[in-house]
Amino acid sequence: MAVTLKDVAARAGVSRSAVSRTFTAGASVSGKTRAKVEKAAAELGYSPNALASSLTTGRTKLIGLISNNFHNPLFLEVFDLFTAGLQDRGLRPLLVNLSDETDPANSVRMLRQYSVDGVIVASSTLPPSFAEAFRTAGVPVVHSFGRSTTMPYVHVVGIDNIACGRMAAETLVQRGYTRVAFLGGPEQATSTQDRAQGFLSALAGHPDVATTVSYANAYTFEAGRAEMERLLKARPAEAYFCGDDVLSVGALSAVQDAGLQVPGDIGLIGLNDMEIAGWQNIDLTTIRQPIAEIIDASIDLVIGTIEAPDRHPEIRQFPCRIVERGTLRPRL
Amino acid sequence: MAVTLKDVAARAGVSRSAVSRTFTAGASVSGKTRAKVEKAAAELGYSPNALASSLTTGRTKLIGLISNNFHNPLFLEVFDLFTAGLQDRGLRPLLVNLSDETDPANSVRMLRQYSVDGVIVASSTLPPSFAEAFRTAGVPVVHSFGRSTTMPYVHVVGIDNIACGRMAAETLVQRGYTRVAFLGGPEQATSTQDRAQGFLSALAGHPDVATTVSYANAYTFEAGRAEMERLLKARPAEAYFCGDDVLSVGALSAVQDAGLQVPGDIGLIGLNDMEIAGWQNIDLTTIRQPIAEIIDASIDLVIGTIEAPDRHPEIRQFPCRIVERGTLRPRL
DNA sequence: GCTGGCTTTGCAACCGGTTGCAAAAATCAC
DNA sequence: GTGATTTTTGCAACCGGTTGCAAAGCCAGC
Repeated sequence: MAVTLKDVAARAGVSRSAVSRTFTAGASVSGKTRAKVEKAAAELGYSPNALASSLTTGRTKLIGLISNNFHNPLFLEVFDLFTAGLQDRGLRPLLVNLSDETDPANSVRMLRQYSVDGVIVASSTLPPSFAEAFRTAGVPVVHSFGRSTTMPYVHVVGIDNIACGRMAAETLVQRGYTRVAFLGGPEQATSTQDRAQGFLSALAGHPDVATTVSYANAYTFEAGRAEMERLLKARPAEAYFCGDDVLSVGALSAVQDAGLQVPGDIGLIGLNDMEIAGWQNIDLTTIRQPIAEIIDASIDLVIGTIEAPDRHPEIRQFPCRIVERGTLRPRL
Repeated sequence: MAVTLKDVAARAGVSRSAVSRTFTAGASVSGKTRAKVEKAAAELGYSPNALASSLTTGRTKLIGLISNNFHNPLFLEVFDLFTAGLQDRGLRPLLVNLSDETDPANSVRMLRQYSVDGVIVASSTLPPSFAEAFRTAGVPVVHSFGRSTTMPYVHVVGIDNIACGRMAAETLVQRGYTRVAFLGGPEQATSTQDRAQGFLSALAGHPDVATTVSYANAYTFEAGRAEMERLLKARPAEAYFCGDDVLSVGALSAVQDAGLQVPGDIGLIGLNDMEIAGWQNIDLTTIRQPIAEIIDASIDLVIGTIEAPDRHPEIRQFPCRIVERGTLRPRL
């Protein structure tokens, strides 16, 4: 069925090596044989078997792309950018859905069976140890949207969650809110912890501003809505910094259903700037994560590590900025 | 670095074949050697190289998953289900992002280089010819969310768009609307054409109901909003059947911004039932596509075709149902 | 025409597995 | 214990490529 190197060689009247060489960049072939081979290849519709060649070259150009965020609309954008970015660089994403599984061992084994050249872990909720299991197994790995630790064992690309928390706090203070709150995602998620820490530390400098903290039990619409419904039963804060945009929209929905005005009665600020945050009937003020830059850097880093496996683990953090929309009252 | 068959064989004191056989189901190995091999493999941390074995077996267990819908939130659910479903069956998705590219030739070549066992084209906007190029190249293929033609050349799994159009029309009539409209996606998309056809043909039986048709220029929020803004300038219809949910939310946003009530002044019904359609601050009445069933059937079909390549092309259409929410007035 | 240096070419071994075949070992019936 | 039968095992060839090496071909210079 499939046409192989040997077929082309036979048809072109040259050796198999000659054919192989015409298809590998920088190999020594004369113009004459190259022409013969290319002609034969075209006639036969030959294209080299990437997997077979990977056996000897040790490179598959396959990159494992692992995620457990298949319910956050931001991740549709993330997959778009990752797949497009990898393709542009001649790499292919092998997608791994980790929705249930959390033990890295299985993923490591599976991706090694497929000899991926590298792995990108795209998740803000997986623990650092997940990506580290790949490093330990000798597979180049980058953790995107991960938490930065002081002594990283793997590359981490993302945002400075502490700084984001601080930025949110300062924004709320600037807007004149005096009773503010952090409405986080699951308390055990590392990103949540960092955001809370930044938020609270910035507010420590404003003793006149009352601060409360609570947590939704997942980064979902329903969890955000449920937590906000609960909060509204007592005396709510004037403004909330929510763990992410999806949570924010859930909270927004609860506030609106309670007959309160946003931002008149209650202000909200999210984090991520997913596409639908800009839809006019959502119109969420939020902190933008520069996902294109994060993804670009992640890809560059995984490629760099494939080429230089001993490369030192690196942390790359990208600055975030406020995207002003309609859920926070304007600056005083 | 990597531990191979040979290493395990040496350590276990058996031949390479013995090792190979212990790892292939249904091969003939005695309990004694199997034990020796498994012990050695465990000690060495061996796991077989799937790509190397694919060379002789002709199976990679790789499935190309091609899509151009990286901006429709429904597709996050689609990717989730596809990747999980493929994984459950021991297959791995090789994701191809077709956002710009539309010539199938490149995709065909690329996926053949990686010797994928089969291909799933997940798109409601790609033409049938796209999937057909794979069939012609001898690669098992299924077109999910595709249009069903009378004489299919490839497997197609999806919904009956004509029936959906009809269902939308009948629902609007039942609710007592007398001036209804179809607000489609791009006119050249085959799914749009079918939905329009079903909608109009059902209304042909109701001469008392006035019908109009218009098209947004993409399946996006902005396009839906822009088109609805345009429609609102003249005398709008009482209810709209929108091409899909994203379009619907765009239209909804325009209606609300014009100070009109939904469903009091204008009714809306979408198609897809993406997750966020159920969010209370969107609360879109829509026609549900049973995507889990579609995806399950697609995977089964591609596996079936891998096992029996000459299998006759098949059409599988799944019934849709109305999901009642808040954008259509209740039945009279 | 001969020599020397550089380029091109084919051979053959190898990458990490699988598998048909025949020999060896184990099992069974008597 | 013997012979027949079945199971297990290793050899060697193969899957579709790549690559080190040495032989062959080419060209220039004298």
